[in-house]
Amino acid sequence: MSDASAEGVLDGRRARGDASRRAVLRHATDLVSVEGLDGLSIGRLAARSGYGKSSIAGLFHNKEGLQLATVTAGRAIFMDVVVEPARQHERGLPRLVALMRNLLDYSRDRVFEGGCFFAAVSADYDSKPGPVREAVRTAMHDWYGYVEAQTRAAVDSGQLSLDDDGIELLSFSLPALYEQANARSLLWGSQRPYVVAARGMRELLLRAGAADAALRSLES
Amino acid sequence: MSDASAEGVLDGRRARGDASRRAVLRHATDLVSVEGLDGLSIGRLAARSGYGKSSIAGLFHNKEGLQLATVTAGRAIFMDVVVEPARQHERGLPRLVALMRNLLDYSRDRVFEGGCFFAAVSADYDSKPGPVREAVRTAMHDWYGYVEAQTRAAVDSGQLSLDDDGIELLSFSLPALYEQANARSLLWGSQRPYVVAARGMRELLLRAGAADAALRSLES
DNA sequence: AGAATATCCGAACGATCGTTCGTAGACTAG
DNA sequence: CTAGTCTACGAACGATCGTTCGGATATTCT
Repeated sequence: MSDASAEGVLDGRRARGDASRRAVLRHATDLVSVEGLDGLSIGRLAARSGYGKSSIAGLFHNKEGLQLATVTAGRAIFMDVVVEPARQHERGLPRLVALMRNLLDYSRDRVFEGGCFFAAVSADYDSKPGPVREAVRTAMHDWYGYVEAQTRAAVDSGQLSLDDDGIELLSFSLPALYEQANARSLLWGSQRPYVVAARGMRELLLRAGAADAALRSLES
Repeated sequence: MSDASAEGVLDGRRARGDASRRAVLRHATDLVSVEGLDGLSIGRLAARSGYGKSSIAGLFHNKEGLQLATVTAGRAIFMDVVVEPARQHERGLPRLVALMRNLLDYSRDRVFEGGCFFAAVSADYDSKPGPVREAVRTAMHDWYGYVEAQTRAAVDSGQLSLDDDGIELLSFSLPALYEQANARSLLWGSQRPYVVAARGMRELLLRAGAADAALRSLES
């Protein structure tokens, strides 16, 4: 049929296409983190990746398809670098702390050229309805939901002591500190914001009843 | 001479031009808050404002001039709505609290169509050097500096008790909570983030030693 | 009065955008 | 082998971008 995404892995044609898509998206995510999601232009992406303009348009059908694929690709990298390594820690406070630590490192290390991928992406598409906006919304919703789930798990297991409002506030404040650090670091070209944000996270968690030993990795 | 910005106020030609510039910039700031600073296009601005494309180009010499003027105009409105009213309160904690209250109201009331003007502007131009980036940087630097100055004044007058690190952290965290509220409200179309942010600000100030009565205006 | 300055507009420019078309090559299925 | 599918490319399209030019109008200066 025309659409066969559930094909076997052994199709030389699609394999070649997937390889090209991956190669293009590697450049696309970097470009988006700098230029924003609608600053992404097929022409510049073609020049940067070495492919022809029409090749890229064909691989993703149109620009919207490219944007959706780029969001998915950025999200996958974010998962690999930030979320997945944290899953090796115990659910609850340890995982929450690891998440925040990975998050700060991920921004500081400039995994994407222009800093946090989702900070660059969510700013552009807070307006303009459509599938792309929805994809960004879903990604952000899942991420914030995951942070809140870990906070709640930490409370349930007695590692933090908070009521429902406290859980909501803490899982609102931690990403707030992170995103402020990301933004200020990019604007001033300084690494100090990460230190301040880490200290802020540490104090918030301490005041929520976290054991000092559990916050060791948020130091320095 | 060619550039005479220090002219008297009585020149019908420049007066007419200034009126036009103001009219155009009123639309430009709204458009920028939605589309971002490089999403601003002279063509759409012309269509929205009723002026001809070449008229706008002439009034601001070129696009960069338009962008710089738009940043200045947005900053002026921000001053009028957020900063200036807070100056009626006593320097230090009262002014800091008024500042945060005005800030949340300013975003919630959508003074600009696309939410906070500087949130929309700083995201786009964290990369790409040039005069526009510098103008944005200066504006953000001044704003953050003002918040920190009021925090320090609150400490100096005994309304808050913080060391230097505490001052840095508090004046980092308050805007962080605000910007997170602005971003989440725009993304979900909800007003709840403002409530959460206000509660967060209140708790941070309380823990810094603020009198409960001084935080009355951060409720609800 | 005349020369100079500042808006304003329509028309046109080169550049870039997203998209489509035709064609050629690599691979699979019947 | 043949027919069909997918990838890749160059060329061209209409649209929009920022900018420039010529000319019309209004105001100020000498």
